[in-house]
Amino acid sequence: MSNSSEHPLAPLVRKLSQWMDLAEEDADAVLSLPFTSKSLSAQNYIVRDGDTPEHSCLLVSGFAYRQKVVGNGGRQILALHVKGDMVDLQNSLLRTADHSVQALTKVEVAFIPRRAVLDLAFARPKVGMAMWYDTLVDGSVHREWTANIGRRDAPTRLAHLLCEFGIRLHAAGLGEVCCYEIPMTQEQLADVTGLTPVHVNRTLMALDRQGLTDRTKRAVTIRDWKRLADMGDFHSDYLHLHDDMMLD
Amino acid sequence: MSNSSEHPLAPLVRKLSQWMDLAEEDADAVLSLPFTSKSLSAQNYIVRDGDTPEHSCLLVSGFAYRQKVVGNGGRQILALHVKGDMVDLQNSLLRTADHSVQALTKVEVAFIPRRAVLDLAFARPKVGMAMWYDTLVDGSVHREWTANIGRRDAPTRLAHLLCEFGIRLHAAGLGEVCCYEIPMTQEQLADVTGLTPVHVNRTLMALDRQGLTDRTKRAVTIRDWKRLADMGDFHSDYLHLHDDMMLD
DNA sequence: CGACGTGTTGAAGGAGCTCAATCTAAGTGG
DNA sequence: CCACTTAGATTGAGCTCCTTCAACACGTCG
Repeated sequence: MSNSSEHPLAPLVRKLSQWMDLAEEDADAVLSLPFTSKSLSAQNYIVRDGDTPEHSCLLVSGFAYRQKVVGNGGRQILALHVKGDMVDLQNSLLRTADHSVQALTKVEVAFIPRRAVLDLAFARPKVGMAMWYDTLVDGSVHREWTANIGRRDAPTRLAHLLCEFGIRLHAAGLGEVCCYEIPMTQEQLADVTGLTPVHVNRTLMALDRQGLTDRTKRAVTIRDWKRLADMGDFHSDYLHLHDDMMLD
Repeated sequence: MSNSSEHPLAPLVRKLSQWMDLAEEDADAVLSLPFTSKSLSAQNYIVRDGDTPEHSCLLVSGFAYRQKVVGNGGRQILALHVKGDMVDLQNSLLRTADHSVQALTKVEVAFIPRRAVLDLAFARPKVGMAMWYDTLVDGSVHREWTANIGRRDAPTRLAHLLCEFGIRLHAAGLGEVCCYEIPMTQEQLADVTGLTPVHVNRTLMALDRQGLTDRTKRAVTIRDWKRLADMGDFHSDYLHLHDDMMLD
C-alpha cells in the first residue's frame, strides 16, 4: 500500500502539517525520529489494555481501531485510525493503556520511543502543538461518537458513520467521499455504533432501499449525499479539517 | 465555596501537580498567568458550540458540564467538571468550539488568554506536559463513557456513574467516596447516560431497593461499594489517579 | 468437498421509551 | 402566614425499537 520509496514517517509529517505549518527543520526533526518498523496482520494487537508501552506507534499503512471490552463481554470500538495517525500518542504520557489498539486490516506500523516523542514535542513547539492538536481532534471525534451513540437512533447512527467514513477516507487519500470500501464487517460496525450486528444489517438494508446508499459487499456508494447527511445529522465541523470541503 | 484568601489559580496548580511534579518556578509561572474572574449562575454558558473563544477557562468553584445537542433535539452530556478543571483547554488550540460548556451549579471561573496558556505550556515543559496529560486523562474518561453508553444496560450505566462520582468528588475534596451529593437532576443524569429521565428514575429506585444505594433527594449513600462497583462494572483505572485509593 | 466467516432474513421477546398523571419541596408574592 | 407556582421526583400503561436466537445463503480457502 504505502509508497515504498517514501520515508516511513512521511505520513506523520503530512498529518502534522495538516494542523500546523511546519518549518523545514521541524519536518526534518520528525523524520529523524528513531523508530522500528513492523508489519502486523489483521486482528493483531498493537497495544493491549493494561500495557505500559515504551513506544508510541505510528500507523504507516492500513487501518486500526481502539476498543474496550466491558464486563458482560460486550466490546465497544472507540475510534478508527488511518495511515498517518499516531494510534497511541496518549500512551506517550499516560503510564498504563486504558484500552487496546488492534489492527483492523494488515498494517505497517512504526514504533517510536515515547521519550523521543516527548523530547521532540518540547524541543520544537510547532511539532508539539501539532501533536497536541492531533490529540484534541481525536477528543472531538470521541465526543461526536458519544453523542451519536447516546442520542441518535440506529438509522441516524449508521448514516452518520457512513458520512464520516466518506470524508475521512477521502481526506486520507483512500477513496472518494461518495464511493469507498468500508474497512470493517457489520459486526465491527455494530461495536462502533453500540448496536447488534443483526440490527446493523437491517438498518443498512433500509438505507439502501431508501435510495440513500448502494452497497455490494463492502463497497459503498452514497447515492445522495445531501439526504444521507441529513438523515445522519452529519456536519463535518467536529473533524476540524482546515480545508472545509463544501459538499452539495 | 472557594477559600477567598486563596489565589484563584491555586486549584489549577493543585490539579497539574497531581499529574506532574512541578518545580516552585513552574507553580509560580502558573499563578502568574493573566486572568479575569467571573461568577456565573447555574445553566449559564461558559462556551457555546461554534464560538471561537480567545480564552481558556478554569473552573475555580462549582460544577460545569460539556454537552452537544443533536438534530432531533436530544442532548448528550459529554463530561463533568469540578473545581480545578480547565474546561476548555481544547479550545486553546482548536479554532472553533465543537460543543458547549455550561455551568451546572453556580460557578466561579477564571478566563485566561489562550495565547498565555500556550506560551506557558511551551516555555515550561513540565507545565505543558501536565496540561497535555490533563487532556489525555480527559480523553480516557470520554472513552470509558462511550463504552458505558454503547455497551452497558441501564442499571450498569448508572451504577458505574455513581461509582465515578464517588471517586471524583472525593478526589476533589467535595465529599466521601460512599456519601456525597449528586450535583445534577435526573434529567441531566439521563443526558449523561443516554437514557430517559423516567428510566433513570426507575433504575435508581431499583438500585435503592436492592440495597446498593440509599438516596434521599440528591444525597447519595453507597451502602455496599463492592456490590455497586460490581454491578456497574467499575474499575477506577481509567481515571488515571496516581494515588490508587484501594477500596475494600 | 466441508468448514468457516460474513451477510441476510424470520419470529418472538424485552429493555427502554412515550405520554401523562400525581406528588413533593421550595420558592414567591400578597 | 398562606395561596399559588414551579421544578423535580415518582409512578402507571402501552408501545416500539432493538435484541436474541436461529436458520439459511454465499463466497473463500483449507
